[in-house]
Amino acid sequence: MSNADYLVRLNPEQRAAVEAVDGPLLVLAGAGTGKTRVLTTRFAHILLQGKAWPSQVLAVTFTNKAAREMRERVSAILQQPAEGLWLGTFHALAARMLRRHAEQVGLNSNFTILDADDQNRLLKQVMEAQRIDTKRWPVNGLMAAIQRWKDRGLEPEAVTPAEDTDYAGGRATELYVAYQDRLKALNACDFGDLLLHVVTLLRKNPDILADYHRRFRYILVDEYQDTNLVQYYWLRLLAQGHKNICCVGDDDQSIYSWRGAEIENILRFEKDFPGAQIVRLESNYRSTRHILAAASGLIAKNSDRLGKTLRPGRADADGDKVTVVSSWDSDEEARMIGDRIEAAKRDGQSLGEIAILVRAGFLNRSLEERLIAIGLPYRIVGGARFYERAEIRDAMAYFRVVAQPADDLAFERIVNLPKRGLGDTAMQAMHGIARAESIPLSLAAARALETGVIKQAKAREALRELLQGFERWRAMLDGAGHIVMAQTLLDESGYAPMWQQDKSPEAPGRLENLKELVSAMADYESLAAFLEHVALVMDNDEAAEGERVSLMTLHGAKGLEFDMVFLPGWEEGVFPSRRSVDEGGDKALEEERRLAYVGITRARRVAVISHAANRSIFGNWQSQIPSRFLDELPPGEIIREGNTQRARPGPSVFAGGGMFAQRPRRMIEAGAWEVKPRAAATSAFKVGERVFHQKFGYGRITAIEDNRLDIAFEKAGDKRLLDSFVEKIG
DNA sequence: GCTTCGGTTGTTTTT
DNA sequence: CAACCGAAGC
Repeated sequence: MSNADYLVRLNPEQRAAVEAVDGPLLVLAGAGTGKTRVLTTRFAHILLQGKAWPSQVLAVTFTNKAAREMRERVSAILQQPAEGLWLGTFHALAARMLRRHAEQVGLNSNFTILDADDQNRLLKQVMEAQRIDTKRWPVNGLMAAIQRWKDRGLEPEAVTPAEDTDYAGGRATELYVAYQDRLKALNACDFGDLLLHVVTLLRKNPDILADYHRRFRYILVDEYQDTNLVQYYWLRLLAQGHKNICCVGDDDQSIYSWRGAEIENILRFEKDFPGAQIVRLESNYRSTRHILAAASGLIAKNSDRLGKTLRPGRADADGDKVTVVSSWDSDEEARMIGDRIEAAKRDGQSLGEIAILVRAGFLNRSLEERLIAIGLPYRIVGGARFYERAEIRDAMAYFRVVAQPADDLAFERIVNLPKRGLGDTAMQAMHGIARAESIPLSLAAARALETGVIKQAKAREALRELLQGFERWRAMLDGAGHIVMAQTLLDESGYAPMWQQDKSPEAPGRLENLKELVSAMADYESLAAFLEHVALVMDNDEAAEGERVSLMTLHGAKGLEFDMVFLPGWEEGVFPSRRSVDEGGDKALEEERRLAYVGITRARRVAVISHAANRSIFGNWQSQIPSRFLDELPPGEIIREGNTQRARPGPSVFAGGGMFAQRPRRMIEAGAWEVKPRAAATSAFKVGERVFHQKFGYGRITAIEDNRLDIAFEKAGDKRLLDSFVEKIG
């Protein structure tokens, strides 16, 4: 494509959104209407029209993935790599600004960015120092409150007493102050601080703000419905300069209010930015007609919305109605889904284009079991992220201490990992010295060796060796470079050997991850650059190896699309989630409904919604009422299947009502999707053999029936699996 | 200083 | 039914 015809490929509404470059613009982009295309084309258009240099455009996304994608697509239109851009996530861009002016908020520009785990541990220490009973007042509760305050741009002094009554007898603000003080003392920031500090410094320093005004002629914002208040303040401050701000979003897909997102930001756009234009993108190129109509009908039940109508934009928009399936219990539901996937596969459907989207992770269990049993390859998307894994965080803690001897949290994490005989008493001693002399822990550790407060010779020796190690590794940074340093450190510290000696099934994977971490370092010129990358940018963009069904949460599915989508668990209490509705009332219910809308609109061709009459939740069987969202689907767009005439599970015959002590017995005949006998095959395994399974680890075969094996796993207990899922241990 | 036992507590989680 | 955490035992 020559870059002259990039505009021709747009429909009229998309083109309007691209060409209205001057003044504030809100693009309301329904699901599947080409939002990303508009954003990237607009970016390229601004550059190609000579309106601004690449460095004069600020482009903000929520995820690294979205940022990466935008960069690639802009480059494609420009037909050259897009360099020197201010394009990234809110947090990455804020961190970049903050490092330039850190001293304005009392930080040094090489500040550390703490992750959620560090934040929690730090806050806990602060609370313990203030003699708060963390049993009665959970750390998480205060952490959440502090984060909400930060999301709203509130420094401790801005928190009103009225907002601080129900935690630890009104001491939350005081603890917030103490927490912020500790962060500053550590020269550290949590995620919320990145935005909060930047907003504070821009407000306090009009000259710095004016500088950014001069720089940023155009501002582009993706997923505007998900912004919180600080992010909004930040954008508004920066947009005051040229007033060329373009926000793209969909109020119907706002599903992160519990993370501080304010749907009001998008609802209020015209008031915030006077003279704003609004363009609606309503032609949907993704889904078939019935799927669109079902989703539209459902979302129309919400009242807090700007209103859009999705129109089929595809020539082949006909297709099947949305299927709603009723099952007796979660196992039957899982079986139904498995069978339909197998049938689709036989018809040539690619498994990579099939997704099962659930409200919460626990719903995965029965689905996963079923997929394993029938041998369908699947992957769980959005499990533990790479950088959240223990081994990665441990290794990172080592690296952080190398880079910043003052990083107490990191030092504490690894000082006794692997076990070096440094327990509570030794740590107490070090903390005492650190506090008394106001020095970092790693220095206090050296002092503790001199003064001999650590009594045990073994512990002393181990600590001395560790500290000497850090000296060496720091020296290696300048000489051999960070990659060699990392390898040497992991080996000499005993951390990698610790996993080599570990015989648990996950140990090899952890070592693999460590290798991956070190090889990822090669792309960065310094340790500091790498640490920043891991803190802010590293996401799990797992290579989508092979054809697999995707299992993920509805939240995780936002922005994705699949040919075929299964939506199980549409039951009151599960979806809509009882806890959400209890806490957030009608607003939360509307958010749940938006989540349902997001789910349905992921499907291109086939959407199958299901609910089960009985489900085991936290270990006990409960009878489930079908979700109210099922009744809200337009009847003309759906087909009901399964045992629809089955009486709703009314009041239970068991005491307690609705709760079954044990699994309820099936009271009706089995549904149409009973397990079909599978092709018999003689197994290559023998009873008593030792085997390995991806998920369950090591085990021993106790019985064989055709190609099904009964295996006693060392960790996971007894399971029955297809032989193709385990391997022999030679 | 390290293990094990018992009690508690359960969504969603872009950075 | 888990997984996780804190307190008691070894």
